[in-house]
Amino acid sequence: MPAATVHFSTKERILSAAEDLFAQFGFAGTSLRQVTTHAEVNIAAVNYHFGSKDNLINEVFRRRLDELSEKRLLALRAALREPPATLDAILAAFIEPALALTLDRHGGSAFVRVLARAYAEKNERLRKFLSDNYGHVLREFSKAFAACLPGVGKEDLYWRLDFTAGALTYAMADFGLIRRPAGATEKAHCQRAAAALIRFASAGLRAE
Amino acid sequence: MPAATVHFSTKERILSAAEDLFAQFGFAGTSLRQVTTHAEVNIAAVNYHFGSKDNLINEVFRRRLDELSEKRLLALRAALREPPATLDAILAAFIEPALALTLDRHGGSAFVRVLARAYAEKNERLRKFLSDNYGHVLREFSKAFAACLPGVGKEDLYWRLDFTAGALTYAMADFGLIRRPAGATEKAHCQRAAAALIRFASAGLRAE
DNA sequence: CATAGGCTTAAACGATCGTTTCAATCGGAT
DNA sequence: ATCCGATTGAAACGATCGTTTAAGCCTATG
Repeated sequence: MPAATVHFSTKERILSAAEDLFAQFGFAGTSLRQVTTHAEVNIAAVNYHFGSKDNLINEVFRRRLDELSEKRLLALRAALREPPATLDAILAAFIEPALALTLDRHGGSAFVRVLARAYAEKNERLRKFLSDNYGHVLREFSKAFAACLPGVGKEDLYWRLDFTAGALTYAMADFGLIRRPAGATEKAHCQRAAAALIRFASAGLRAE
Repeated sequence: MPAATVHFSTKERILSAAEDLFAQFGFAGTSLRQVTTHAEVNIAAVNYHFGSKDNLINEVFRRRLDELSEKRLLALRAALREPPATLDAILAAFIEPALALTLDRHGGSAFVRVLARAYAEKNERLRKFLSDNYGHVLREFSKAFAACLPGVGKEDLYWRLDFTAGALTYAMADFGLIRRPAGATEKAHCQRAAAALIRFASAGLRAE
């Protein structure tokens, strides 16, 4: 190994390879042998470090979501600290940390697509893991949105947050991959997409 | 077999079972043995009638999308025939035929979730099949939307249609399964969700 | 009744799956 | 230098995957 090469542990190499492949082929569509080949580690290393494929999937989420959730909550609380908290500021608190993830040069860009997959999955085990560990983030945002939109009924608000999440998830899973103008940097393109999404969702949430 | 039992062909039974299971477990996550067990047919029947698993996936889409696409285009052209064509009318032309599918008592409700899966998939084979066979529908709708939203720039319009598609896809995949009030019929619930979605997307598309 | 063709069946194919085993190897503390 | 726990390696486990085979069934036609 060249002296200048940064050392990545076997565990991290497996997580990164799994993240990339899950984004591309899905959880069931990715074999552990594909993962270990990509990571250049032995197949047995997966079960040694993670116990099982199911747990590897969990850890792929945990690695990113721990940081993402904290960033989102910090941004939300900062926005709420200096009233009046605008709808756009709350949306930005939710969207921009995710955006930052896609711009991180050390992976991360594949993870938003893994998140989109999780959305489509009906896998009960995975849903429970996500709900148990990160449900409180969505709950805190929901309360902030509700306070910001007093004119919207409770039922309508739930639906609109669902629509917003769908728009966000799908858009994040695709941008950076599609329709980036040849002249634009990835960073500029993503920031403009985030701005467009905030405008779209903000108007949709305030509808009527 | 009881005389009163309606006869469903082996082909149709396989398609329905595959649709249900694909919605639940995904394409890679569903085995042909699960499908044929559910359909109560022999495993070899899949390759006899469909040739391969890949082709079975295509046919699951074709069975529903042929009818869905035609209904959407008929509704769109009807809306355009009597100007001024409102944005809401165009959205309704796109959304309501899909809604009708989820209300069809002969299956169909699982298919919208299969569609959501296809959205998340990066499977090139599947994407090409869908683009080749049903891309013209989206193109015709895009033109109608553009004519309706002269104030929105081309780039913004593309993004907003993307957001709309995301909201629609994920919302459709979920409603009917989640948060339906105990007293409401499935039909009433879906119709209210569709109305909410049209209001949300309409406001988002017209933002600023 | 005999025949042909569409369809179904049980059984098996080789490939690949997630997981396990156990010996070899490594680095750090004694 | 020696030991020990942590990690890696090659190989194999039984199970299940998509697909194929070849024989049998059923029905319509002559």
